[in-house]
Parts: sequence; C-alpha cells; structure tokens
Amino acid sequence: MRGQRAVTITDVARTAGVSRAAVSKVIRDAYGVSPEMRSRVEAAIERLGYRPSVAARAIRGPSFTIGFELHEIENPALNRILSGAVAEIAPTDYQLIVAPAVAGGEGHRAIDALVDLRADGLVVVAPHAASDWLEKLASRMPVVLLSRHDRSENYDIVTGDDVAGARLAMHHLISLGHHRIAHLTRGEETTTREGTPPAVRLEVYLDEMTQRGLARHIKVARAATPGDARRATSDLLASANPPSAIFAMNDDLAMEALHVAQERGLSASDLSIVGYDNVRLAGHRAISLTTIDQSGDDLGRWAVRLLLERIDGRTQVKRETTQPSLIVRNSTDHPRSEQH
Amino acid sequence: MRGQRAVTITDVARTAGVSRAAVSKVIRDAYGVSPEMRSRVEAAIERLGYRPSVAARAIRGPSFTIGFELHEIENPALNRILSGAVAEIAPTDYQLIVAPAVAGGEGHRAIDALVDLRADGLVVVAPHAASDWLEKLASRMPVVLLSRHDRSENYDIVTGDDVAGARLAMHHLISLGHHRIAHLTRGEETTTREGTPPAVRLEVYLDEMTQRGLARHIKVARAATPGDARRATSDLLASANPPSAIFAMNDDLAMEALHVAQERGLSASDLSIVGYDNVRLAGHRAISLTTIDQSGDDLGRWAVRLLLERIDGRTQVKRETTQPSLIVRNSTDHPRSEQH
DNA sequence: GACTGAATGTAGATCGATCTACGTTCGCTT
DNA sequence: AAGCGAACGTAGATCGATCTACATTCAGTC
Repeated sequence: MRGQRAVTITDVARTAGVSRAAVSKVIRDAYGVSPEMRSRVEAAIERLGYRPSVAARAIRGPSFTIGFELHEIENPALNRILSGAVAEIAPTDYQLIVAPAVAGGEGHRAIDALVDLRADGLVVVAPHAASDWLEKLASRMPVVLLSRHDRSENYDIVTGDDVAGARLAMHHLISLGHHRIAHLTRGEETTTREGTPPAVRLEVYLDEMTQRGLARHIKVARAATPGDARRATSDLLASANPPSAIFAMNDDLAMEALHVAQERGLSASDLSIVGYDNVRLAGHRAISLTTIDQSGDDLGRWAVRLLLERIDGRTQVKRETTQPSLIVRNSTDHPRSEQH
Repeated sequence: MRGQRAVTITDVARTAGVSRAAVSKVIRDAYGVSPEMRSRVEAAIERLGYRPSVAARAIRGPSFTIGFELHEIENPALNRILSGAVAEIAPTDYQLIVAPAVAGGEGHRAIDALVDLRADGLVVVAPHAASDWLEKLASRMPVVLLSRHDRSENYDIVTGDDVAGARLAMHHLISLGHHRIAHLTRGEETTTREGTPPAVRLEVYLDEMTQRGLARHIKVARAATPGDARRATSDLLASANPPSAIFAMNDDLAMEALHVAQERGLSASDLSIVGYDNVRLAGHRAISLTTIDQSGDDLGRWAVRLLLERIDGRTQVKRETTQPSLIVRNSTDHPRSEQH
C-alpha cells in the first residue's frame, strides 16, 4: 500500500481530459478558464484527492510558506509569540512552518532548514545568531527579527520596549521602598550579546541602581540552566547584606526565586520578586507574581504583518515596538525594614 | 539588495568548471569523485555560499524533512513531546518541521501543509482528525500517531498508557480514603472521540467508580475553555454532596481547580486534586500538584524513532506504549471526613 | 600492444509545477 | 461578409536538483 506515487497535475489533466496548463490555471485561479472546464478540472481534483506540491511550485515562484525559527520550544513566552503569529497568518494564503532549534545546538541549522525549504520569508527569534550573518541572510530574503534591539539595514525588527519594561519593574520596587535590589538573569553568554532582551534588562537594572545612588547594592546572579536559578537565589540570600528584592529577567527565573523564598518562609516584605513576560501561570493564585506584560501575541502578530508587507514589496526597513505594562500581584510589597 | 537570485547548482558548476552532475555527486557524497574535483567543488560551494534547495530535491526523491503537527502551541505537555522529538532527530540527517494548527481551526490544514511540502513522514498529534482520513493519509506516507488508542492498519501509534495512568490516579485517591471523587475534563467534543486520552481517562474514572461501588458519587465537570475550568470547579463545590477529591484530565485543569480551592481556603484534606502530565510547574513549591508523569520526552523520541524505521522500509505496524508513574505531592491528602 | 575493468566525468532525461507565447474559437460591429 | 478583439486552451520552455547511461582515461595483465 505504501509507495503509491503521489497524484500529480498530469494525472489530473489526463483524468479531466485537458492540458496540464489548464489544470494549473484552475488551481491558481488564473485568467482564461471557462466555467465548464473549471468544474471538470475541479471534479478530477476532488476525485483523485490531488494536492499541488509546494516543492515543485517553490522551484520557480513563491512557496507561500513563511518560516519561524524557535530556539526554546518549552519557553512559554516564546510560545505565546508563536501563537500570535499563527493567528495573524491564519486568514492569509500563507502557511507558517516552525523549525525548532536543538537545545544546545550549534550554529543556525534551523534557520538554514527554512531557507532550504525556500520559505518566502523568515521570522527569527535567535538571540545567539551573529548580526553580520543575519544581515547577509536578510539581504537575500525578507527577514523579521524578534526581540533584538539591533539596528539593521536589511531586516525589520519587532520588539517589546525592554528599556521601558525594565524601568517599570525597577521603579515599582524602588517606590515600594526597596534599596537592596538584585538582578537574576541567564548565563554570561546570553546576556553579553548586545541588544538582546536579557542584556538590555541588565543594563537598565545597572543604570537605575546607579542613578538612584544604590550602586553599592548592585548584585547580579546568573543561572545558566533553569535548575541553577534556585542555587543562584540561595547564594544571593546567603550573601552579606542580602537583597530585599529581586528583579528577574523573566518569569521562569522569577518563579524559581519565588520557590526558594517560599521554602524559607519568606513573605513578599522579606523578599519581593518581579518577573517579566506575564506567562499564564504567573497569574495563578498560588504564584501571584508581579511582572511585566508585553503581550507576546502582539509581537507575533506584528512580526507576521511586517513580513507579509516585505514579501509584498516594501523595501525600507521598519521597526515596531510594543509598550509593556506593569502587573502588580502579591509577590511584591514594602520591605519590612531597610537599613542603608 | 533584495531579489538576488539564489545560488544554484549551475552557478557552482560554472565556478568550479565542472558539470552539474559532478557537483551533485560531491554534495551527495556519491561514487566517482576524485579528491581533486571534490576540493574544487567544495571551494566553489563555500565561496558562493551555496545551499541545495530542498524543494528541487523533493520533486524527485526524499526531502529529508519530517513533519510534526501541533494543534496546541501553548500546551506544555505537547511542547515536552516536541522537545523529545527534536532531541531524537538532532543527530540524524533529517530536519524536523512543525506545522502549528490554528487554535479553533477547521479540518487538517496543518497536516496538509506538511504533505504539500513533501515531508518524508509525519508525526501527528491531532485528536480531532477522523480515523478514516488518517488511515488514508497513512496509506500514502509514513505516519506516527501520538496519544491515540486506535487500532490502525497503516500508521504506528505511540501513546502513554492512559488506562494505567488513570488507574494510578484513582487508586491513589481511593486508598487515601476518598469516595466522593469528581472528574474534571474538557468539552464534550474532545472527550467523545473514542480512543483519545481524555476519553480513555474519563472511561477509567467511570469504571473505577462503578467497580468500587461509588457510582452514586460520579460527577463529571466539563470545561470547554481554560477559563471555564474555574467555573466548572465552583459548580462542583456548590453542588449537593460536593466531592472531596478531583481527578483532573490534565495538569492545566488541575491547576485551575487548585486555584479555586486555594481561593476558598480549602486544604488538600478538604479537596484533594490529582492532575496528569507532570508539567514543569506542577513541581513548583507553591503548586505542588500530585500528578501522573508520562515522560513526554520519551513519547516524542519514540515517535521519531518509529517514523525513521518506517521511512527506512519497515512495513508492519508497530505500537509503543510508555508506562506512567504517580508523583505524590501536597495537593492530595486523606479526606477530613467521609460520610457515605 | 591489445584487452579488461575500475575510476572519473558528462550529457540529457526526469521530477511537478508555472508561465509565456501562440493558436483557435466565438460573438459583435460595421 | 469581413474584420476584430476577447475568451479559452495548449505546446513547450523553465525552475533546481537527481540519476541513468554512456564516454573517456588510466593502470594493470597477458
């Protein structure tokens, strides 16, 4: 039963008693098709269960496929972005294809896969990819980059306003009366690439602390793996002059910090925690994490929108920034006491 | 800058001063290539940044692409399965491509997209797709179905043992002393399709309740959307003779139920809750949900493994079942009192 | 030195679709 | 009735790769 050759346009043409070109016209809804021929061809298509091969199509023209590179499959914030992208593309003729990158993967294999498939455009999230490589890629095909604060001559950029978001978080903690505020973020490698959200958030943290004369309380804890986050938090709490608040780079890290705080019976006035992204579970009663919402759906929607514009012919670069908002929940409170 | 035609095998051949066939041989590592020619061609490939077009390739032979249909992008249990699949495929020559289905989407557009791309095989999760349609699809190309308890002549099946898992959950509650156990599950449409995990878990629930002489306490609450889950739980608690325990179809529903319980100040001895899937956050201290683990990674890994075997030529159908285990946490306890 | 066979390379058909260029038919005008 | 343009169909080139069949070269053998 396997290996029945797939139904091709030639089969349809033969069945309908017309030429291949005629079938092609019907499929593409092109000019020069009589109602009578249309119905004959459509009947044949229906009967044979014919579906045009994107592959064959893509050799010449567009594939009506847009690619989405995703490097952290299990990251709920990224999934939300993807979800928005899917919703935006649904009513169009295009199909979204996701290439997941291997966890600790090397290079840009996933992006290459999308290029090899001749996707008409790419949405790329990769914070790791080198800028010049991306620049070159974008000079050959439409590319929208998400969550990077680069400047580029070729690709469009969609990003949440991480500067505003991080300031919202810091201002919230400071206005509650916190001085000893630590920052919990990812491993070196992730935060040092200039312009990535982790790097920007870290920078704003450092800037705010310095501006407010709190430079001596600056503490940055790093967690390379999710499991590391708890240890990093413990280390913070065990340090001399421990923080009364933690601004975490994202909700996942924040929730791990919360885990440690709860373990030690610390309340929000002992240790306030702010996250970033407002993932669904941050709103759960048992977690109730104060966080920054940047509506990931919108990021995804904008990315697709800009990409389709590009495919449609726009040539000048465009950037789109979404405004984040602060969501106050129970994980933050006034500090119990604050000695300078 | 846009629209530079992509580099083709012909360009490489011209640059290297050899025939197209020769370049093709080098790429495919085929017989009949002198070291000297190999290096000349490889240099040309390198210099031009040539990448073979999967599309052109797929017209004739395999595309070295396998498709993964995903209908709930933001479902952490499914993401974990996908994650396992990605890990399993990483060391092979194949590339995994994900087609996300639109949320409330019609039909099987995502699967079609993968077929149209001429993927060499498909991993399908769709609990909605009609069996006969899948059967027909699988007669044309290798297909592995996840999380369905069908019998099939054409596709392979990978699934957690939902019967065993659901029994583990029920036995746990019963052995704690619970009699008034309710079941929280999805909307009608999802649970009625025979052989899907929700349907099987529901069935086991009904069976266990009946076997133990608890038929009079049977209560099934349904939530069509995630938001509905809280209302459904409230309704359960407001009903006459309310349950002392809830067996939820999955962790997402369980966590919503937990939310309601905590809101009302109910402890585990007032209302015990068991979930299913052991998503990452179920282990969070603030949630601490008793649940059934079915190691989604393994499901994903098996799916890819079986699919590659199929592509490699295996013809007889194979099923693979993973054994779930019970993870006891703080959301379950002995009931405070139990009147019959 | 002719013969054999392995090693190396090329020409050209082929895959499934698109698209241009062109031929035929038909209805309408003058 | 001739002329004309719109409507409808088709032939055949084309896209980028693969693969079969074949040509050429070269070393080794008798």
